[in-house]
Amino acid sequence: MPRRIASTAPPPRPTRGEAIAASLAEDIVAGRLKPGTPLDELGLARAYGSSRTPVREALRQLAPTGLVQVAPRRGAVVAIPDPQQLGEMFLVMAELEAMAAALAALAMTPEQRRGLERQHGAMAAMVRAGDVAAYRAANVTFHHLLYLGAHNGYLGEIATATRRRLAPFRAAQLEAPDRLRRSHEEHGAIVTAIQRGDAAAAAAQIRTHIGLTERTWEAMARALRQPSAA
Amino acid sequence: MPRRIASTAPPPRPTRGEAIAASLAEDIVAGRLKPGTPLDELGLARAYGSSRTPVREALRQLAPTGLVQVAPRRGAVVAIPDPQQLGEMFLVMAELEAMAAALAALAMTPEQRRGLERQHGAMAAMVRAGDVAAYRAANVTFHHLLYLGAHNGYLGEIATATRRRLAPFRAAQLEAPDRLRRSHEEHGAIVTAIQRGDAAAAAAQIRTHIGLTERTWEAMARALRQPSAA
DNA sequence: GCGGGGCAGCGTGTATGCACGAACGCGCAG
DNA sequence: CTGCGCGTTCGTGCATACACGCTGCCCCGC
Repeated sequence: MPRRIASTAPPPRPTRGEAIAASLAEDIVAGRLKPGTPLDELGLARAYGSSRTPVREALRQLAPTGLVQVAPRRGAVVAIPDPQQLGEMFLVMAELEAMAAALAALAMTPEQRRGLERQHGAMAAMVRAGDVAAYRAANVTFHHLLYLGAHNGYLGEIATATRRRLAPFRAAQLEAPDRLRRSHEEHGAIVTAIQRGDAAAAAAQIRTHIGLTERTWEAMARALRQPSAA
Repeated sequence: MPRRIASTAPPPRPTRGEAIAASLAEDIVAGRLKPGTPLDELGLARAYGSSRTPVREALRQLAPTGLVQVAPRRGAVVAIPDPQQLGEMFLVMAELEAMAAALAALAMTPEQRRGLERQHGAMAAMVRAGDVAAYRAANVTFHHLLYLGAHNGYLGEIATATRRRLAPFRAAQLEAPDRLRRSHEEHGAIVTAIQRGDAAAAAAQIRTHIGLTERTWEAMARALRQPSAA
């Protein structure tokens, strides 16, 4: 391979700004930084033991990810979750994942299929143990395997970005023990469809998994038609 | 509307970094800056009559859009078009537009439907006149109307970003006069499906319009399955 | 008592200086 | 003649300094 520069992955020694950006992103995704929290450049600089410059780079780097909102000359705050936009993002994410599953059903290599099966099996144990934290982490891996199986790096990029941006608002989603079991069942249906090479079924199953069926989609669309009623 | 901060649009007086970013982006999209061109910070600073700082901000701002690639400690260059990734992006864009068309078919307001129809009609004149430049500009507007009609700002965001990122490589696509006419015909089919409220048909038509039918999709996927043959 | 204008404090936008790291070319050894 | 090691040079990463714009408060006028 002739040395390919990944568009979002500079693997070499991260610069200080990137380190700060990663740290901030993790804090936001994990919910340690609550929406609306002002991100003072000088304060953050002191906190990270650096000057304002890397902090500024970090904030400007985080802005396009949607995790922070920056207003020119007015500073940056942890992104505030506009409920409408949140719904929009869920809808888009469902379709992105559906596309990934469809592609994976067609394009996954035998090794990747085995890997997916293995991951799914490992998650069964976590369900039995009721280990939500482990399942949550494994769930991320599971969906990443789908992206890899789709053999579409760009799709993986935006899907991952969307998923991450929604992460803070899905934190409690798996808390209910029954939801854990159902999630795993849905994964099973997805895996089955993919192994069968049935792209349409895989897409349909994952739409269900995200929790937005065709019906709710249309309902949302219809509701959006008269926003004047708000 | 209770003052919503757009995630990528700071409308107030743009800062110098943003101005430079916009200028660079335009130069790249228009093809005036060719892929691989090194973007020297100091040189750009002199060219824009500012210091390195705003230039740095501009470059870091452009990096996530994919128009430039920056390697830590090694500088930035105008993004190089990896053919495989290009194909991936076309595929994703087709699906994003399909989704937008489907949503638009369901959710467009009567006013928006009239606006779409009007835009389509105006473009007919450009086809007759063979005015490629005008058609290209109107085409962007046409697709933006679709995004607006979908009532999904997030979808519009990433679709616009993808479209812009592909723009430099579609420059000559409409040059053939026949392509102009066919493009307009395809638009007609899309508009018809949308006006009928037929989401599935609208999606299918726009997939055709982007030039990637279900068949080529599967073919690409199949081809991707054996990347070892490269 | 209440609303509007000015003032002060603060934080960001921009400029500049310094130091580390990387790319390039030369000279030397094999 | 070719391959390798080293020094030089360029450019980026980070720190610091300065100035403008914004925000909130206080005071004054009505």
